[in-house]
Amino acid sequence: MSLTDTSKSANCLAMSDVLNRIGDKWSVMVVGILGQNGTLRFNELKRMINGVSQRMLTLTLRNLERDGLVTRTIYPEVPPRVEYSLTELGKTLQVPISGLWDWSAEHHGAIIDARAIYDARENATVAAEPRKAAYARG
Amino acid sequence: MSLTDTSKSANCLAMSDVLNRIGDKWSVMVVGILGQNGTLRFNELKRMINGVSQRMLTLTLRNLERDGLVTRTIYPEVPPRVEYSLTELGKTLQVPISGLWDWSAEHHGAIIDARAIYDARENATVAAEPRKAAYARG
DNA sequence: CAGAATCCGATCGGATACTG
DNA sequence: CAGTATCCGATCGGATTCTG
Repeated sequence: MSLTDTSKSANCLAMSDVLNRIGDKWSVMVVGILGQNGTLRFNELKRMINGVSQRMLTLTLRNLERDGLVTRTIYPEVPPRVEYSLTELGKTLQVPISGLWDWSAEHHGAIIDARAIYDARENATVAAEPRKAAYARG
Repeated sequence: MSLTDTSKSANCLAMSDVLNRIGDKWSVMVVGILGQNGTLRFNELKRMINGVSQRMLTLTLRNLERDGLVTRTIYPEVPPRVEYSLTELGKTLQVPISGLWDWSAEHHGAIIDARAIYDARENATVAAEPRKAAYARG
């Protein structure tokens, strides 16, 4: 099944459900990082994922576990040790995620540039024609 | 540059920025749909993307335009006609998005199944050991 | 260490009404 | 048709505190 399949646009209701998880920033991060490193502990993940709070990492991992993408292994030691890794399903997801990741690395600069140009034009327009900003942030 | 590149994990700050746009459900939808259909008008997009509100579609399109991924062409007619299509940059993004899309179509069922199993186990545990739900939704 | 629980401001996003 | 503007409830998500 490819994107040219016209049934896909009708089927985008199902896609929508998947995107609610996949389309989440932290989920993509976790799958990407786990895909690279194999198995990691909670705080290892936390350190590797820039800016994630403990709360969000916990929630993200629970959701990924629930969706069958990540396994959670608890070692009954003290201090506790919990290890996370991708399931087989998660590994298949890691492929398209990796594609997205590579795209980001390659084209991030272009996006930054485009934003600068857009904003410059925007400001110029506003200066010439001082109306209220359209749908301003929010 | 591939995912095995260790500089990537350090570089995930930049990735994070891109994911703020890409990792958005509606953005992925719009790029996917425009990638399939070439050029579409506002209300055509709205009809094809299930569940999007007018407001969110407008905001999504503005952000994609700002990031240089989508072009917006206004035809000064009455009634107004505005057409959207992918830029060259947007077309390159359409490739990984398509990968994600295909993955969703293929594995959505597996995720649904995993959720059912997880929830069943969850409920059983709660029934046997009636404690407060952990981090319940939110 | 790996969370859980709670508080609470910030943002999201749908519904609605209006316009060129 | 293709938006814009505003209201406002719902959700997100960081900060903080507490625990086995």
